[in-house]
Parts: sequence; structure tokens; C-alpha cells
Amino acid sequence: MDKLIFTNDQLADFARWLKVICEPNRLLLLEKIIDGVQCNCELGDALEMAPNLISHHLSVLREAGLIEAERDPVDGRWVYYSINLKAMEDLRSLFGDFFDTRRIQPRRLTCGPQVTEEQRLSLLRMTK
Amino acid sequence: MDKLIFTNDQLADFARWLKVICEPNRLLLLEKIIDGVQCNCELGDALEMAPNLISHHLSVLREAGLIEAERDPVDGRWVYYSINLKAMEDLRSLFGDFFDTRRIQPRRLTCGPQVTEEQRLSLLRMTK
DNA sequence: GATATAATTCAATCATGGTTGAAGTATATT
DNA sequence: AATATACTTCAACCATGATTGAATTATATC
Repeated sequence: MDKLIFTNDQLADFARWLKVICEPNRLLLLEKIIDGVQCNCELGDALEMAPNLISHHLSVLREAGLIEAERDPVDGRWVYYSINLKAMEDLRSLFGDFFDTRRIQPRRLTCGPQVTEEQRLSLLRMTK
Repeated sequence: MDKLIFTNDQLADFARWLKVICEPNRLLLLEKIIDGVQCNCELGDALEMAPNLISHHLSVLREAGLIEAERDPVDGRWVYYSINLKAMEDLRSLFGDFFDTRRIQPRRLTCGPQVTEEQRLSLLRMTK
């Protein structure tokens, strides 16, 4: 575990990643690309989505760095999309760090009823 | 690794989780709760957010099952929020499974230029 | 150059949900 | 019951981004 506390900038960055992948159609696209289906029309057939909508979402994923595009060397009309391994690993790692249960701290006593902890334990005993 | 392929239902579920946490203010709230800050006014002070906005976002997190609420036993006006450990672990695990690079498959040859693989390798050699 | 195919981009429309301000509820003290 | 404190809910407004339909671009063949 590398990160104990995340800065606001890191959280904003994390949120940007999450915004990209939380869209249901984009998650479906990612799943298909991970599973080996890769060009716009294959993806469109598999997911019953229009080509322009596919392009739009793929563009968002590409700009986020999660996927890469490559034209077919024989016929450049075909564009194949693949996962960016490094980005996928980074994101998985970031997520794992953020949701690492070892990070959980006990409640901070900066607020709450105006009694001391000792008094409070006494009161608790009395109520039981 | 438990999951090789995710169903559409599982992906829709995953997207719902991600929608909840991708909102920047909710991520900030999660970070504070993980770090031990727990009541509405503490969170509000820490993040400079109005009480009603805090309540709204906490409600979304609670309905998703990621956090739990508990009233102070001495003075019930205070409500403390804590992370739901199980949910956090489930989500971390789900994310780890989905973005596991071992799931990546080679491209499926259901589309692309109308040449055989052998012809295509020949063409590649010729272009080099 | 004309035509075709695969994919992308543009911009208007629409859906979703965050934010805001007001009102309401829960809990406490006197 | 009146008043106070902590928190929640409501609903209108607003921001964001997905979707749609049209247009454009990239690549190919003849």
C-alpha cells in the first residue's frame, strides 16, 4: 500500500478516470475490447450501437489513455482498438489503493456532544 | 481471478457503483470518512460544503451501501458515518477483476479486410 | 475523378443528476 | 411548549455529457 492519504488533486484525477469508465456504454465497450473484439463495426454489431456513438465513446476512452487505436496495415479503413496495458494497471492499482480497507481510521473527536470521553463511557454504562 | 467475462447485468451493476463514486464531491467525502472524519458538520468544515449538500451526497453513498450511519448514543443529533467494510472490499475486488490484464484476449477476426491471414502476412512482407 | 466503405466529427436536443435555497424532521434543553 | 442544534428532504434551476441525425474525413477500388 503506497498511499495513506490522497490529496485533492489526486482525488480530482481519480474522479476523472472514474467519470470515463462509469458510463454504461463505455464499460460495455471496454469489456468487448478486453475480450478481443476490436473494430468499430464489430463493436457496433456486438453492442447494437450506431457507428458514430461508438466513435464518440471510443474517443473519450482514447483521450483518457485507456485504449489505443491502430489502422489495419492492409486496408486503413479498418481501425482496431486495444487496451493500454499500463493505463489499465495504473487505474487498477489506484483503485486498489483508494479502497484499501487498511486505510480506514477511527472517528476523529473534533465534534459531537460536549462531554469528555470518560463521561461518555460512564453515560453509556448507565444507559445499559 | 474469478471472472473471465462479465455479463451485461454485472456491467450495469458495476456502472451503478462507479456512478456513485465518480462524482468528485462524493470521492472527497469518502476520503474524509476513511480518514476518520465522520459527522455532517465535521465533513462540512473539512470540505467547505453546505450541510444539505453533504446530506444529499451521503444519502447517495448510503443508498449504494458504501457507508453506514449511526446516531450518537448520548446526543442523537449527531450522526456519524462510517465505511461499510464489506461493500468496500466487494467493490475493490470487482474493480480488480474487471481491470485484470490477464483477461485481455487477442483480436477477433470477425471483421476487417477480406483477405486470409496467410495472404495478409504475405502482403505485410511485401510492404516491408 | 467517381463511387464505395469504415470511421469520425459536428452541433442540436435531451436526459441525468449536482447545486441551491427553503422548508422540514430529529433530538435536545429549558 | 418554545427554542436551539444537527441533519435531512424537497423542488427548481443549472451544468454536464449522452444521443441523434447529418455531414465530413480517411481509405480503398475502378
